[in-house]
Amino acid sequence: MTSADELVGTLDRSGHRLTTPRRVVAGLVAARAGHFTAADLVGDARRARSGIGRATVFRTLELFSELGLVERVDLPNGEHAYVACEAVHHHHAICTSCGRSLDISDIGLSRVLDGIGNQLDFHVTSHRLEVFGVCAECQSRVTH
Amino acid sequence: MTSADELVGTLDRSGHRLTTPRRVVAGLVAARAGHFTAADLVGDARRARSGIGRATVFRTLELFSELGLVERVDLPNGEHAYVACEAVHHHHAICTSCGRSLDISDIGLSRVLDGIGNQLDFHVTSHRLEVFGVCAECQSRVTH
DNA sequence: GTAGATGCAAAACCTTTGCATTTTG
DNA sequence: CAAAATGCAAAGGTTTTGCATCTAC
Repeated sequence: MTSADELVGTLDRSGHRLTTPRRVVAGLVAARAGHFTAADLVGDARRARSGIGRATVFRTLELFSELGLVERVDLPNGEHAYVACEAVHHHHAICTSCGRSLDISDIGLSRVLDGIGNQLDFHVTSHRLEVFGVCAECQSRVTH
Repeated sequence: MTSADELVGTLDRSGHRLTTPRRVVAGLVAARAGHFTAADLVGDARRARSGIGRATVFRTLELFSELGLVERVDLPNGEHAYVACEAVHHHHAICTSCGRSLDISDIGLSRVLDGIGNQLDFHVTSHRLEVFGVCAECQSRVTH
């Protein structure tokens, strides 16, 4: 979970203006567990009567994404969604039952990517790994 | 590269009707190197005066995707695209310079995924790995 | 004071659907 | 012939943009 303060802090440190709408969006992102869509946040913003417009939500999400505070993921159903990230690069395991996302530490993926690069003589610049499944909690919930 | 015949053959074997529009779309997919968007194919179809509508392109692409003949990938810029696949599950290394995609054989990824499952007590049901970089050809082209 | 942000509404896109018509097996 | 597939046009969504106004620095 990323706190709103962390988001705002990074915003500040990277030389962007600390505006009220951005603080609010940061709060909404931090308040969300699991993944959410841009439309979800627009709804949150309306419900909170924050007066923040659709465009600002999109623009802020884009900014957060550039700063690596949020990652855009694509669900198996094709929906666009976002998840809050820690600053370091990592991946998410997304529970298809409750929508929560777990951070995956890099257990050997970089070695796999190196292998790919060597085998194909391909210079890897970036990658995206999305893992979908059922988290421990949801597994036990179903089992009962 | 997947040939149109392979696509059509799989279509047939899986009990779907072999219609002219599907043959045409298969041809367009096969003719494409690298990744392409639905809009690209719609354009190809129009240019070829094939009389095939947008809806059919989307429906056919969806069908091909279900059959694993094509995979939907999401480019770093957020664009939705497709690439032709071999029948077996694998991943693509997409060249950001020429757009071509290379198949990645599973060199150790399944072990990584197992590790994720065990470590987090997460039951992995599906995943998506997208690797972006520069292919050998483009590397040498730039070097010259 | 000025560059950067915002809101609004409209525009631009992309994808899906309903339905009458055509085609395949 | 019946079931499946198609084309068209319209609907449904999502994301982006232009522009006047406002605000952080």
